Amino acid sequence: MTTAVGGRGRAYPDLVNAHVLVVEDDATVRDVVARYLGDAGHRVELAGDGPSGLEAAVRGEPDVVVLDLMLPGLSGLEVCRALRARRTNAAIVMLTALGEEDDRVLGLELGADDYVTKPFSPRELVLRVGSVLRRTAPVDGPDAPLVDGDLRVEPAARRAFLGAVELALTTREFDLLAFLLARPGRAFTRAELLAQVWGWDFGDHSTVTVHVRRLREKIEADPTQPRRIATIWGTGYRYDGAA
Amino acid sequence: MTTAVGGRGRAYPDLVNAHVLVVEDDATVRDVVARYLGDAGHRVELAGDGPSGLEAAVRGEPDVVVLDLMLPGLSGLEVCRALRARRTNAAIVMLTALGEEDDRVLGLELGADDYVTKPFSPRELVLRVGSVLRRTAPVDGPDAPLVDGDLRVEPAARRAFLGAVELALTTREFDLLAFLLARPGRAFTRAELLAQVWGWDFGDHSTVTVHVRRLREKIEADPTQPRRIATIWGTGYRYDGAA
DNA sequence: GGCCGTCGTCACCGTTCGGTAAGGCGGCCT
DNA sequence: AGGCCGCCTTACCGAACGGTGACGACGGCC
Repeated sequence: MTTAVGGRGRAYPDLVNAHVLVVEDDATVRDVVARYLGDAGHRVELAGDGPSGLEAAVRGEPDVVVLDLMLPGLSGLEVCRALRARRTNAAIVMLTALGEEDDRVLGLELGADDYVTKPFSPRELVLRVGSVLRRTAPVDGPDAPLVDGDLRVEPAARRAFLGAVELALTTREFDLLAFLLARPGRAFTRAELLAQVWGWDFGDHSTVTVHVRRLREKIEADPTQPRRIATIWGTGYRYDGAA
Repeated sequence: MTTAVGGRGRAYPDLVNAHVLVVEDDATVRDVVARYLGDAGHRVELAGDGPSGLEAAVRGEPDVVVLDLMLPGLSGLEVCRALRARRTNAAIVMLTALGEEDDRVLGLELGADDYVTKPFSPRELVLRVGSVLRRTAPVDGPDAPLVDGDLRVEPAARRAFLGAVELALTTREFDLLAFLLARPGRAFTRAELLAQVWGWDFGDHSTVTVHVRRLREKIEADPTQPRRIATIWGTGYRYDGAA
């Protein structure tokens, strides 16, 4: 999917800056959704009815279409069917009202990828869009390469590179880096890291500390001034992108 | 399958008309999936339970098996194990429910190539099938010669050459080399190799170690400094091309 | 029936890895 | 400004891992 829109067809590990088309007739809902999606880092396009939504979807080749079911001119289901008939690659997230169960099932059969039931929180919609992007991302599978700036981690090969040189990471270091890099911008406590990376439910938190330090020594230009793995005082660590 | 809309893009290489076997007990899911895969250009075969799925997989030699984990008669994991034990070279995509994390990991170790978490959209599954085909299907036939530098393996003839001289490889050594050489740059655990090359899901990991060692003795200029089959500490092995 | 080749297992050894402990530093709060 | 707590840093040691050589079982072939 995602025939590269515009310039770079980002293989989004970061899952931002996707092109999202919102087709919704209620202007208030539309604007709120647009703002939230925009804040989440996506490029947003808007349409207020079925025909113009379809037109925009075909022309703009968005990554995701957020599609209201009840639309003037052309129902969401019809837009959905039309998009799939044209072999559009965009993922589709439907907005359904309570009690539209039948339409929801029909929508999924017609090729929608997910749905959100009204009334919904904008935040939930953003999450769904992110989830759909992740699931249908062009480079997918359990082993998609993780890239951040000049740092590149290849889970399938179990290799990591900083620029052109390969890093000599130990098993733990590699797993830790891959874990953090796959979830940039999110903070983890040491206990969470022990649980997720080590698979332990108990254990000395300093273990994490030491491993983070060893990692920093290998991936940070200046380990005393870490730019990638940030310390969150009193909490834990967070991977900050090159941004 | 969704051959590149409008020329460029090529979301997928033209891996259409693959033979896909769907093993799933829920008739509704099965039919929807079948229709989508069919629309995507694949030849679809269906099975509703474990035993008949296994039978169909062995008889029909599909390119991809889409395998539900929860099956009547024989679980997806057991089917997976049986397929690998028979050295089937079909790719396997598991359908797992949320919360079946353990089974998923086990499945990947047993030789599954990818998984999709329920609930999933049919479109997503089609993407995964395409992705798996791209990753696993050798561009040429399964019997195409495998070449890396001055090393040449001919699966059809079951012969291997280093430069001009033919190597005297045993059956296991040949299978192991052919397997790795067909998937250069990808890391495998010993368990995965046991599953994929030996067709076991138990057994001593040192078996792999020893065979790798024997192989190295025949294909590496200096077995103590292997350049082709790299050791990944704490993990397994990886074939590194001459590049 | 004997011989040879292959394969799986095992024990040994050198190396690497990873968790822990201890001391010093620096930020945070009062 | 001072004290305290949390983080960084270093060193160390036990455990785990992979490489190596050897052995014995099995099966095919002469």
